[in-house]
Amino acid sequence: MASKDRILRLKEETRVNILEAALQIVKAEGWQALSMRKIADVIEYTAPIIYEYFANKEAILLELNRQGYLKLAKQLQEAKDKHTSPANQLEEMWLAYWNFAFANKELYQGMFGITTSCACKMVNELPEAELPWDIITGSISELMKIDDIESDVICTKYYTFWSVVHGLVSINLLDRGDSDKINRQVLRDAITGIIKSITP
Amino acid sequence: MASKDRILRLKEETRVNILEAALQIVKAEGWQALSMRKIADVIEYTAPIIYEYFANKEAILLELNRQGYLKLAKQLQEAKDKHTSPANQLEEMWLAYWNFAFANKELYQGMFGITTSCACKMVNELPEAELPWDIITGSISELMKIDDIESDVICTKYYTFWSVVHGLVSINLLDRGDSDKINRQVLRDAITGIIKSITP
DNA sequence: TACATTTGCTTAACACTGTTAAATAATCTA
DNA sequence: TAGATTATTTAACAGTGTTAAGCAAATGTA
Repeated sequence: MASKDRILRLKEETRVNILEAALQIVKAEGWQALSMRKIADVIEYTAPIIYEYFANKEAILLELNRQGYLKLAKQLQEAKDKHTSPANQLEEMWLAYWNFAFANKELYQGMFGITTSCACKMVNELPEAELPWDIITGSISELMKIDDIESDVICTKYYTFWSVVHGLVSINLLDRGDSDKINRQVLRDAITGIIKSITP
Repeated sequence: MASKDRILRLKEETRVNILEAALQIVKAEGWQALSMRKIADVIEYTAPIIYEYFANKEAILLELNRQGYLKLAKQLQEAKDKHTSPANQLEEMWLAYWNFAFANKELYQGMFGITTSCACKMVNELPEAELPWDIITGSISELMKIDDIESDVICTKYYTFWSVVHGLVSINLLDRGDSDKINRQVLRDAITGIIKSITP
């Protein structure tokens, strides 16, 4: 009778162990290094038993993402509860969002799909990756009347531009189809807004 | 003598063929479906000969990314050349950037690391993914004094916020280390800017 | 022309990957 | 203790990236 419960508790425990092992591997070696056999190694079983807890590898990733969303939601809620005015709430929440992303890098990457596969090496191995930077900062420096292209001010402004555009792009690339016109308008507004803010 | 040239030209040709085949597969089946044997199938060779043209699979990805950056740079330059005033140049360039991203989705994904691996299914399979949305739009609607949480205005504002923050986060997650303080300030400025713009 | 050498390409193999089916070991039930 | 159930493993399949060995055709040399 009660032994059934104990067994169920044990099963639940190894389910948790699997997820913890997976996250541990991802934190140590990155998403692309995660494999069923490695998880099995960590929890001291062989690979096939994992399939008694999860349908497949994808299901494990999905569950990790799910927990990520729950954790993020919790921290957002806590941030929100610190204030009563919506303006303060918003600032506090987005800062919490930012903090969550860096406190849980791997989780965030999984949730919002940021591959470090080749991207990290690109900065070192691909000089061409700096071409867009060169072209655009030229205009920024001219507009701001600052000669030093590599000055912090220009760098910061470039990143501001890029963040907005890249953010919009990547969101739209994921759940595509969402009325392109509206997002185009958002983009245009954001860009002209930033341009105005740096025009002397 | 001249036959050497012909052979060199042929070799260059299959090098190009390999890259084209790779891109073709990626466009048809996505990055994760790309394999050396599939490339070999398309160019009608066996897998090992690819290694006479590229050191490994990573090198193929890197070269595709390189070409992506060149193409993007070219289109940015063309956009820039349309105007003389830096303000107009900037607007035109960022629109060109946006257009490039959607005209070359797969390339852009490779260059800036956006995995569609689980992300596309998440919207359907993970209801938890909407929790952050719920929490944040609550404050936005209160601030804007609009009751309907799912109205287009609020949706748009949410995406504006998210784009800025997510863009900054993902950029910082890739080439981390770049002075966190500065980016924190950029974030704060951007957020308070948007908040001001939607405060009645 | 005949032999030797280089080149182009393929087959075979290794160590991995996710996943499934069959075989075995451990446990519970009667 | 014998039988049934459950837990776990081993073996296998098809796929991955990658390397080494082999073969066959083209080339260079005498």
